[in-house]
Amino acid sequence: MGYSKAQKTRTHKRIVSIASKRFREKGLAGFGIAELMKEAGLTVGGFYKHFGSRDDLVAEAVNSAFGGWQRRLDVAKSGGPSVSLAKLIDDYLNETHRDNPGSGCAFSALAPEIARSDKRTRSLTSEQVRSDVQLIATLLPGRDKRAARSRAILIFSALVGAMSLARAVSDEALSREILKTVAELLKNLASTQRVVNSP
Amino acid sequence: MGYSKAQKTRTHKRIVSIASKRFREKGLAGFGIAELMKEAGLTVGGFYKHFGSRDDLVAEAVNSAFGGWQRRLDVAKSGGPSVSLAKLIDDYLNETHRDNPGSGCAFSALAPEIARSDKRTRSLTSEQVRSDVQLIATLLPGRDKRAARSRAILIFSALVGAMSLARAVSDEALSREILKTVAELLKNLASTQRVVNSP
DNA sequence: ATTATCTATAGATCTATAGATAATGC
DNA sequence: ATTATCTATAGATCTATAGATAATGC
Repeated sequence: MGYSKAQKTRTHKRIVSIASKRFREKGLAGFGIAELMKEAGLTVGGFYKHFGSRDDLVAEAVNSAFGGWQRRLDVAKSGGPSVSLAKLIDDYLNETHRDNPGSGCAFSALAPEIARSDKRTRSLTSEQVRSDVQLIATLLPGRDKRAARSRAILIFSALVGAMSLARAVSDEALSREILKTVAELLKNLASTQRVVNSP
Repeated sequence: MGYSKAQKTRTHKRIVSIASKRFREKGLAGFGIAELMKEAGLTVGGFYKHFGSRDDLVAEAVNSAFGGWQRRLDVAKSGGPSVSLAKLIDDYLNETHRDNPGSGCAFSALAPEIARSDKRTRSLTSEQVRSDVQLIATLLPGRDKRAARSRAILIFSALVGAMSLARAVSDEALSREILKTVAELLKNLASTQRVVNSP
């Protein structure tokens, strides 16, 4: 095993990458440092040369999870507006994403635990929410930017809530119904100029 | 201290009530049995005469949390349809609820952790989701029951997602924006016959 | 006789640190 | 000289159980 700076950087990234995945799968309290380091092929003692504390790892790993999902959004975006928002919704609200939280969206996997985390983690979360809302807003039709932002916030909330619920229920049919229903209604919402008819 | 059956029932309920609140505040792994029993004025040894395991407590306490919120929904419902759905939305998406998860909705406080819990907890969750969707559907206008159910699922998802996100971000203005925006759009959605204009 | 509760503790964690080792990098 | 990693461990948890005590309830 090597000890160069380049090697340390690689090791650091490997630890964060594994933690990022496992946190989404098992929760922020789902495993210990020894277990994590073992999966990275290391031992527990080396951990604190990479991170000041476990909370430091949480902040970095959650942020890394945001980044991974962000890249997927950016890919979806490259298809052009309107069409790609429908694609983004389908890319989010499906059974593959539901059954693989480790490679999925960190909000639907961790939002309530992030809410109980330290300031740094929640600051990074604020930035990511802003960025995701912004991205969805640009994919919405219509010239009214404020209205687009509002709708983007609704769509983002519904995506996160639907995935959280679809994972929490044990009834497979109900879980699928949640995913399909919300995907369909959001796609309608995304493709129209106004949110609702006035009464 | 007494040892009668009536006393044991009271003690049992007290433990569940405290756990139900603290789980929503601190997460399902947020405290130990010793700490819980101490808050109930008891010691750790007595716990296992009430529950077979910690997971048994989780199932019972999460279900109790559902019950508490259900009662609040039923109260909101007593105002009559349409008006009361707007009231329900405002009752959910506000800063008091955001800042007091211990007495609030168990889904927005715990959904991802419930997803990682045992079968029993998730079965109870399925029932509760069904019941909440049903309740929201009855408050929606229109004769088409299937359309009402679909919209109810969207509204429920958006409520849970918006609260989860509003709690996760550290930026107070962004948090408020999420709550207000989603509340407003959902109330529009709830008061109209059709979800969207056709293009 | 049964049992709700208590004290005490076994055994398994978990975070963090100390000190040794072996490599890098000046 | 510095440091990335290792082994080992301190000290604080945590779940669950054993056995004693004191009350209920037949």
